Amino acid sequence: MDELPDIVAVMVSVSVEGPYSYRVPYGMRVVRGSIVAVPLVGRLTLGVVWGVPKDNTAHNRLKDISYVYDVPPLGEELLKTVEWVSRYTLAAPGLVLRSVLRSSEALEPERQVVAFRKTGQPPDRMTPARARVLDAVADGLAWPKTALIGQSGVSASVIEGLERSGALERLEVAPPPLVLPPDPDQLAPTLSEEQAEALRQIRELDPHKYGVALLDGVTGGGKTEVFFEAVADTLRAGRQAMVILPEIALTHTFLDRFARRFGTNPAGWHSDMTPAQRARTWRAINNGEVRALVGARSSLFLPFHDLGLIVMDEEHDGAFKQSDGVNYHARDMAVVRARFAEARVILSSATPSVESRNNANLGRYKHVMLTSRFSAAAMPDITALDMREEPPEKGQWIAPRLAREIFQTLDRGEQALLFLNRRGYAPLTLCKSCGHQYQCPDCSAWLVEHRFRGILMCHHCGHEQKRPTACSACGTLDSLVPIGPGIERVAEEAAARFPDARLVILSSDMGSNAQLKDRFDEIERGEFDLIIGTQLVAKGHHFEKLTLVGVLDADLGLAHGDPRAAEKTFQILTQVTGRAGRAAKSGRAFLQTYHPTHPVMQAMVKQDREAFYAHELVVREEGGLPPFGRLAALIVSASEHDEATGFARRLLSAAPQAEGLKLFGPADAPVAMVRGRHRVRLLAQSPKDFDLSGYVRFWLGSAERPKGNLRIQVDIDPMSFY
DNA sequence: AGCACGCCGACT
DNA sequence: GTCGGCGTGCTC
Repeated sequence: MDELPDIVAVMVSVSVEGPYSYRVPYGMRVVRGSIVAVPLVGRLTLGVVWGVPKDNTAHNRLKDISYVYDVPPLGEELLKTVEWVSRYTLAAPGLVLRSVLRSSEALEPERQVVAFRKTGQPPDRMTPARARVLDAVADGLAWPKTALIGQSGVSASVIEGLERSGALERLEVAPPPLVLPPDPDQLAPTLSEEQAEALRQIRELDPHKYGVALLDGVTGGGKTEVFFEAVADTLRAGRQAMVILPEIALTHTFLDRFARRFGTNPAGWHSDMTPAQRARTWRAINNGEVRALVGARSSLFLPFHDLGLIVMDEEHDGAFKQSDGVNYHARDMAVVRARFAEARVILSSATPSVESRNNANLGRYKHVMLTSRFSAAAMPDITALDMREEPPEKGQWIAPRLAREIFQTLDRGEQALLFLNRRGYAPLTLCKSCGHQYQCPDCSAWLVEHRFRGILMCHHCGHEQKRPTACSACGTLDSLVPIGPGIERVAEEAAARFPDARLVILSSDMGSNAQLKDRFDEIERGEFDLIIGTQLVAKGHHFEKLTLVGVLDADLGLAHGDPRAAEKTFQILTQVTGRAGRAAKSGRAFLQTYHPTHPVMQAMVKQDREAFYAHELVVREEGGLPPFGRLAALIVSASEHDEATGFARRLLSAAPQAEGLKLFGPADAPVAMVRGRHRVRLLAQSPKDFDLSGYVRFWLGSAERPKGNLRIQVDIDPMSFY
């Protein structure tokens, strides 16, 4: 590696604009990528050696690097990715680096674990528990304490007692490996002809070169088997592979499938790992022990050194866009990292993003299609139910025709699913006496009634209050009426109309992950007939006996002035209708809509996804919207509305002119107040080939700095206009 | 991200 | 008079 001078640039993991210079003390050896501790305002801070200082001006109080961690330096490709993400999102590079160095324990030398070995000396006394322990250690090997406890089923005190009596000796050993190497040839599946063809196309991408494949296949088409074979190829080529899933899909089911295919569990990376697990995993990735990983989007910042494949499963998923801290889209970042790492990417989805479809159309991505369902079942038959012509009765939300279909389905002993993407009982509560509407005190949002819990709550900030018995504005007793349906209310209606059905409600606020998993298992076993759920039921799970899906408000999501509204609606409708009839039985789905002629509804009914993409691409191109143009949102917020608006106006008038660039605003953001802060939005729209990040950086750099409690949040490629 | 510095309200 | 509230700015 290149010799660095005795003054180097160090990127500290704090929010600063660029690297700082530090002296390398005599005898210390660092290279670009070395992880170091440096003094910063009297404290030690983690940092990474970035290279030769750019500003040659000798700093007058240069400090020494305190020490170098004894771990492999970060790879060039990861450093480049950090720089790219920082440049693109306008987040400080040090903050982006923080996502890489998230586990500081991982940098310390690996802790030895306590183990016990037999001495051959008999214990002072013998008990049944002691006998079991001695039986286990009869092999003469050193047993890690936890393993010994697990093997013999005794408590730690028995082992310690044996140690005191001299029958066992304590020693320290290296911990067992985190994971075993996955075996690419453990259980190669038999692929259908179509899957084999898809794999053949993916194999045209060199595992040692950058390349992207869009694996575009219907739900149940067997995409996972195909990309698992690409993982196997990557392992055979001696490179590392990772599969990124939306957090919610990171279930045991997926890990079990991996384990069956590769003979061992993959390493995992997700939000509810303990710090110790995190540290071990990070270290094992950085030293190359981990060959394959399954994780959430933050896995993209892990210190792999020879990444050969990144799979983004459900690549269209909105959850891949991070919206707090560093604003990046995991799919874009995967592609960028793969480019720097000379790795392949597989973007997998049944409803690809319009961006990815466009890239496939342009030949930037290889378009690999899986058009038939794996089992014999056909795609469900989809009907748009025109709510203007056959509306539900007053106070009900299930249209008569859908209700008849539910009866018939239940009669046949099959399951039906009612989908409504709205938690709670009613999205709005008002007083029928004075008209008072219950609003969140800190957000411009209605309070949603949650009847089970007897509360009104804000879905933006979590504020909750007890549902009052008298109107808090006029004092009238029992005057509050719920307006509109949430799933609790639909469940109430369903229980009244289908009294014999065993009914279950599923939404993210209905219990812990474990409780939800139990519910899913019960549904799988056929213990419920009628399932009422939110978004949660649209993903992943398939239920053998489910043959009817009713979408109670298919238009939800089409309303807002959001450029991706049609796409998101198409994706969720495809997912949820795809739940119907996955086994031998064919399924049916009904979409309750006020816009049956809308292109999204038409594409759904005609099962013509290509028509949807073709239409949506035309709409985007005409509007200069992504992927044909770029957008950047600037949200200016302050505790006073006028302050935010005034600043946004001054910002706008200070905006530099640029060819093809259009600016809009300031306008109140659709959610105009969140957590007590008023939000005003500016929007920049540019042609595709314009460096919009660079423009916004220059703009903000030359404009007035926000003072007081003013904040500017920059969102490049906003996914919604919330 | 921390942490010190600095300028306005209720206390011993 | 002072203790301390947290807004503001800096860190090689």
